[in-house]
Amino acid sequence: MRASDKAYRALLDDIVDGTLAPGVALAEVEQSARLGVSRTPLREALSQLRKDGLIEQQRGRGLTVTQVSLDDIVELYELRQPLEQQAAKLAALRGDPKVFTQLAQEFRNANQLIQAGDSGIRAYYALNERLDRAIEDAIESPYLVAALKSLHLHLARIRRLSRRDTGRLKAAAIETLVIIEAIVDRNPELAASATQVHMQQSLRNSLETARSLQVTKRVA
Amino acid sequence: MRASDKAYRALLDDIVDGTLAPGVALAEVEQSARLGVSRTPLREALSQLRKDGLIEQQRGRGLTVTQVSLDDIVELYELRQPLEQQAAKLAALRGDPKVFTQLAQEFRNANQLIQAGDSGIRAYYALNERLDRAIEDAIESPYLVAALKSLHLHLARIRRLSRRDTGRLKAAAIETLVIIEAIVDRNPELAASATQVHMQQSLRNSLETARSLQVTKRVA
DNA sequence: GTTATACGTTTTGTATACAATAATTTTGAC
DNA sequence: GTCAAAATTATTGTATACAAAACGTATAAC
Repeated sequence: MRASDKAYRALLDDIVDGTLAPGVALAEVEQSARLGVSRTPLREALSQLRKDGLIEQQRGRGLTVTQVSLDDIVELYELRQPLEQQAAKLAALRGDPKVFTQLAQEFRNANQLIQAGDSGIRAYYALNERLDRAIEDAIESPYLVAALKSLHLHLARIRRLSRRDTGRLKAAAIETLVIIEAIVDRNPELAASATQVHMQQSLRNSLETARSLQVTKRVA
Repeated sequence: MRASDKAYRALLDDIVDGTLAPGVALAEVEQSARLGVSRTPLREALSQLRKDGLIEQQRGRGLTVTQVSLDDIVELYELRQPLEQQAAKLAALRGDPKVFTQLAQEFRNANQLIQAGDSGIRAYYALNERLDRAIEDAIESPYLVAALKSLHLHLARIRRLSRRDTGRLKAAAIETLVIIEAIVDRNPELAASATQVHMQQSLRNSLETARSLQVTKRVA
């Protein structure tokens, strides 16, 4: 594996999981020392992360991890809504029903996972990722898939801002199941509507829990 | 201006305008010599372009300019449709009617531009770009804007595959005018529908003219 | 003639040295 | 003490040298 890829992955993980918190400055020598690569591949990694929108040139402080505010949640969903709706539509048109029948079955058992403590929750998140992967495979639309991948990067990051309560997760599982069943039935319109519902509920929950966690609005 | 930015811009322009045709291999020493920068900033530019999806690692031939096929046109519109629809909706919700009233007026006079030969056509394209910019400003949604910018990069590239006939341009101007008027009237639903219409017509035209220009389907 | 392997060549990937720019501190004037 | 300007320091940007990998070719074995 190339050193630049290694650095990119490491930094990406650190940013997504909060090890490198929003606002933290990334000095080149410091990070290259920490990650055990020289400045050249590190810089390549940094320039990628800037394209991803995860770090930005902060006048006076060099590159810093971008902030995530309540406004970001709203703005991210303004992209997420149309993208996921389109993805669901195309998956309903083109997906292999067998694949999604299997996923539907797993989502019907999601409650057990959600109640099974931390490892169960992790398994539930992994299941969601498999669904995302299946949808991406199904739609066969590279431009849309690229946009979705970038979106999911940011979503993973804001997920840390929202309280994970089992009640919401169970409700989300049911909403997701409706989407999957629409895909199995090859019903694009229903898949789109179900996605719309899921988006709306997720956004509402994210905002509420983020607010309760004292996530601030953006500051000028 | 940084050498890496300069290289990025130059390569981007060359790829979008076809100077660097699809399939062309980009060797580092060759390009760094051509652009008058050293390999380090050139590599940074190349890695950005790879993220943009404009070049790709071709097994055996290094980095090459990505192909654009008929399939790409369809796939690009599968992303364009939802993005532009959402953008139109948000612009209708949040745009300054004064700005769009002015643009509407200019689009009403578009026929004169379209008939005025090459420089007129260029002016018409510039007008379209100002509209895109106005919409981006209006929506105030950075994630969506970023996705739109990336989209428009690829659109500019496939535009070269479609014959530019004045008949289609006039029709497109009228379709666009409907969208702008919906924004002025703060009517998001109408803006979305008008966008949908415009997308459908543009796609149809792109495919037809591309086919007539012998643009090939993707090959395995 | 075909395949495999080893050698040479080219090209990419990484480290480091150097240059330029930006930030900070120090010093001096008021 | 405060402000400004200069000098010092740190940090980023670029070039280049070196290492590693990939590619092509030639040669030998079958």
